[in-house]
Amino acid sequence: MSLDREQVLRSAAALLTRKSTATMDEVARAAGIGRATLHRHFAGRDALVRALENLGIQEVEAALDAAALDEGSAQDALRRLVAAVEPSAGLLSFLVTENQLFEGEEVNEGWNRLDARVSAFFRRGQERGEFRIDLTPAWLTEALYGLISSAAWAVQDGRVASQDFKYMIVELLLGGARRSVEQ
Amino acid sequence: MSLDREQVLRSAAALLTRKSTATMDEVARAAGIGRATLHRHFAGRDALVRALENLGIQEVEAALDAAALDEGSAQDALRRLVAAVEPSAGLLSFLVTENQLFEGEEVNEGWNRLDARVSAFFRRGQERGEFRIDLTPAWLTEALYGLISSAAWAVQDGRVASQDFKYMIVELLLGGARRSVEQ
DNA sequence: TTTCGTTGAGACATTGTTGTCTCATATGGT
DNA sequence: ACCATATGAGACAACAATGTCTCAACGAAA
Repeated sequence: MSLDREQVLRSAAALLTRKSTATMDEVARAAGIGRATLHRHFAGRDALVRALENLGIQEVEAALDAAALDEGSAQDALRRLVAAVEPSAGLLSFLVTENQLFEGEEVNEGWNRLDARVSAFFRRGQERGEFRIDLTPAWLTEALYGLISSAAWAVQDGRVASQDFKYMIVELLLGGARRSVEQ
Repeated sequence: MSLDREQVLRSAAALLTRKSTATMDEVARAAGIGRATLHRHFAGRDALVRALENLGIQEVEAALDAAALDEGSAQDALRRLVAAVEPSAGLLSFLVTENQLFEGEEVNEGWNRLDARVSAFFRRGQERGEFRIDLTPAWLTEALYGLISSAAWAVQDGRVASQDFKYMIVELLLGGARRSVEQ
């Protein structure tokens, strides 16, 4: 009987990932429930988005945990991270765009936690001599988000094969486009 | 007397870059004109966005021309391109996001022209042996857009210094984050 | 000064979305 | 079988944004 809140959030995420302006009615129908029921479980659109925000943050944090960023080389850790975060890429992309709308309002502190962890990872990579030090950890973090979003859309629109998602992101982020003499 | 259409578009671009959901009223006030006047010159919000789309496409095409992508090394050409497109980065970011809302609808063919030119540039770079061939031109094009958007937002939010805009994008796109043995 | 065209301000109807409510129905537990 | 609870469908008001219209004021050119 009781509604599967998780499943509703999943389908909402899937829909809003494709069409970020979907109405509550569309979200409800996509979840196979009535609009009234959707409103009973999420006080309003804001509450729904906040719930999705928490879901997304939770997923990315789980990905960060699963990637075990401290083990082995930073490069391998980055590969594990991108692979682990791939299922959440669309949702992450939606949330990043959504967050750009909040002008000065208070943002979910979860984003700060994520930024701090990713940023710290890049900094450690720099300290270990694996990453360049002329690109700031903050920028590398932004770039990672940007590439994940771009790749998610490119895959969705069929411009990039979904199986290449991880490879394209990691290779570009690590090695760049330049054909260079490497180890 | 006659309204400066160009100046209105500029201020609309500046505002919508920061707040993509700004209303017609906000756009009008930002331009220092009345809402009625705004409506007299742009039939509606769609028309305004289309006009901004044309402006953005025109600016990026001008940047592509100015960058003279066929002259010298592909790497230097990319540096020129990013430098030339920097003033349009915010507008470009807004338009890219806006375009993601159009589900299957017909997109402005100008985007196809831009994509084709940028994509062809990366392909030539590959053929000249300057760029890796395991990253498709389509992906490199997407990645360039994504990094430009990310950088534009990062600068706007003060996470990246505006003077580092070009350097951050070009260095990451060309060389990646890995500290490698290079020429 | 007169005239013509443009503007700003505001009123107005329209539209789409949201949020609330009611009521009949269905489901699950007892 | 009974009851409590949750649901779906629909009605409803509230609200925000859009698009249209009118009218008075303004400025430039004759």
